[in-house]
Amino acid sequence: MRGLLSTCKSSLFPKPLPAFSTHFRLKSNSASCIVALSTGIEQRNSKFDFEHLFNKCTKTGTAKCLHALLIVSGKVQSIFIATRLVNIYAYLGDVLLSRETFDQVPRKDAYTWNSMVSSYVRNGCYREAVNCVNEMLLTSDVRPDFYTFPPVLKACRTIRDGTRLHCWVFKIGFQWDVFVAASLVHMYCRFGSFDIAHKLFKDMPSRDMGCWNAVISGFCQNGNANEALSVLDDMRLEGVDMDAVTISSILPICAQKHDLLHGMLIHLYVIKNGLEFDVFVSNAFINMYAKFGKLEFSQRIFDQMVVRDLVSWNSIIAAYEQNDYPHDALKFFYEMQRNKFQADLLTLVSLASSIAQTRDSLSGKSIHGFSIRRCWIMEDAVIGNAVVDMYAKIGALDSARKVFEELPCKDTISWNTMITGYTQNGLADEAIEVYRIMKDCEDFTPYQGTWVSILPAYAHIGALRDGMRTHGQVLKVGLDTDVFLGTCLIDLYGKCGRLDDAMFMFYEVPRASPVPWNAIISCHGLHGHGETCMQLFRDMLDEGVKPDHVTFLSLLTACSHSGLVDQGKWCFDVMQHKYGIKPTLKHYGCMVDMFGRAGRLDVAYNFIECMPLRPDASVWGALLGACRIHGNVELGKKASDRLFEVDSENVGYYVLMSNLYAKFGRWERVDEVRSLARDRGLRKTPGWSSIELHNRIEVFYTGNQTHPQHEEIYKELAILNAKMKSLGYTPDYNFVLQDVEDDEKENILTSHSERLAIMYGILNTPPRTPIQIYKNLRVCGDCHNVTKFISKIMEREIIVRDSNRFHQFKDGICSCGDYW
DNA sequence: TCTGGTTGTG
Repeated sequence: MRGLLSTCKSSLFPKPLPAFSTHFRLKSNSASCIVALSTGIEQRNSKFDFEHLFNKCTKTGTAKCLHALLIVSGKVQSIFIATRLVNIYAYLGDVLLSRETFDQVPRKDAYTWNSMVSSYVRNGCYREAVNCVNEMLLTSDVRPDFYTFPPVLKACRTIRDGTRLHCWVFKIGFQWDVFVAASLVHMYCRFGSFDIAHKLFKDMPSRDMGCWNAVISGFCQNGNANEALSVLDDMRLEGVDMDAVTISSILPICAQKHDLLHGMLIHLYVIKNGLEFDVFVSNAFINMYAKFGKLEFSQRIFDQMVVRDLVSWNSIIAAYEQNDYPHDALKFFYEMQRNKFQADLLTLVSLASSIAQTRDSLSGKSIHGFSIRRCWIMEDAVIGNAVVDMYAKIGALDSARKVFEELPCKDTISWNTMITGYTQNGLADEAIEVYRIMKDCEDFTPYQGTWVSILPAYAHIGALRDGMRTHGQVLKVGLDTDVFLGTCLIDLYGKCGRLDDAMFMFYEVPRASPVPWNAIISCHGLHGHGETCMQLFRDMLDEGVKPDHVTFLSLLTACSHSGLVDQGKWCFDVMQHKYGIKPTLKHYGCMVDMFGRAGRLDVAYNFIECMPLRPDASVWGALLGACRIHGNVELGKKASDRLFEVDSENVGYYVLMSNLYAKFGRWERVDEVRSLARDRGLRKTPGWSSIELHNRIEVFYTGNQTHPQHEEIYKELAILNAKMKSLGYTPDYNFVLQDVEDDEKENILTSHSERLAIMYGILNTPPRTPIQIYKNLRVCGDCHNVTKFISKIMEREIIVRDSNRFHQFKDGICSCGDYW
């Protein structure tokens, strides 16, 4: 074969191309293919005969063989055959070889030029396609024909540059060719230039199915659902029936408009008209039903498909992933591989999101590696963003940040993903830092999604002023009724102690979905207003809003914090029997917490024993927390033993257990628990409190002695201590976890971070100004008591938000009624 | 050799 090639001296290839010598290391089956091809060439003469041979070239190597044989036999001199080779290389994805072959054709005709243009378009080289047409129009004397413009207009809509070509079309007089006109209309729809599209469409002398579909799909793909539906109505009024193309265009609109009924009616139409075997239609139905959460329908359609393509597999994988069944999504991925389908970029995006849900870090790394090997992460922001999100959800924030930093094509969503990643892992400072960097970048402007990412970070650390500034920006662009932003703002104001503002926001946003209801219920729960939560729940039902599992989580938490045990039990019952929501471990945790706080430790314990799910750390942790409050060492020991079986890494639980022992002065046990934690390499999270003053957030750690005002703060606290004692305060040493003398215990209590922050606030604000602080852990019982005294003595309203809830102190009384 | 169709991240 090499000999054959080296003797080849055709006008197409004056000397053998290097590609030939490298690619002609043939395998034995390829060799037999060559023999078959060469025999075929000898026997064939008409261009129809050659089509059969061309169709056999499904691999680049085989195409090159055929190419070489055509050169040798001299048949490549035919323009038709040479041009057909341009097409074959295009079909095989080798646009460079396609161009090389094109350049070698001595007398190009319109078919040759059109084939080259199509080759570029087929391979995504849109700019090159437009340049190629310009080259044809300006440098050759070949006149474009009806085939020239449709593919290049397809390229134009992607690079958003089609006016010049439209002028050419007009000049040459192809404006009213059905294909060309449809392509133009579709292009203008995609540009959002609806007026031009409408005018062109209206002026068309004749409209075929393709024209109607071009305009409908153009509107659909531009996200303009109403226009698309209105054209669809016109089409049906003119007595034109929908075909498979119309249906696969319109189905995504049904999902977008939350119109399941319309989607199902179309399904009936499809069955009636025998269109259900169209792969595009089936795929579109899988996607639509998945978006409505109707997985069983998606699955049924997938099962009934006779022919499935890659999109079908991607769709069913995404369907399970989007409906929170990551393991099923992965199952379908393996199934897809068994069916010999190669994963593409979109498969990987769904897989990354599935792995994010399963939190399997090993699989996460392999997904990341795969996307690097295929260079997808270098070329596409979506897969990069999915990987950043995946690492963040797994909790590997360093990896997430590294991938984010190295993303060559970042978009706004990349930034939002990184910010959300930090926020959801409780790293508000890092989130705010990334947000700041983003604002400094000229290429990116924060908008809805970014604010949705950053507002929870502000809420988390109680940065009300920054949050309000963001609210201002939201108002400025008129997004204040956006349900996502509105919910974030409800959460922000609620968590910053501004319940009135939270309620104001709540009444501003659309309330048809349970999400804003959940936010406002949860805010009231945080403040211990359990009865208000129950009232809001009744209002929600009156307005016909269907509660979801988060609604019940918020309600149960609220009941737990307010001691509303009976209402909590009612909610738990209604959730399952009226709304068919299966309780998750979180719901069980809330119930245990509720019984436990109310002192019904035995009920809580029995409740755990009867759970149908295996209790996790949060469930046992709730029981342990209750044992700590009510001083039940025996049950506490039982809970902590079970707790450390399921989670031995969370330092908070060791602290809880050692607190419980310390309360009873069982110091040897305290040491035991502490050394256990130490042996496992765990460190107690240092307690800190923050306060926002004059646009600055000051952070105080327990025992802080480095603050510029620390001497003054401690001096004032000592004076205050004396005043409190005269009003009946006795320090509760139960909250001191060290076995030291009483004097020292008192000093330890006085240096708790929340007191330092409160005193700093008092010293630096005018009298009667309310003080608001945030504490990263739970406020201890003694500090709670002391804050009541401070609010009375200093005549200040003091709002303390800790990791658990809100405490509002006024005139020596706490809003929680000391139930917390 | 051509148009109009389905799947993606926060």
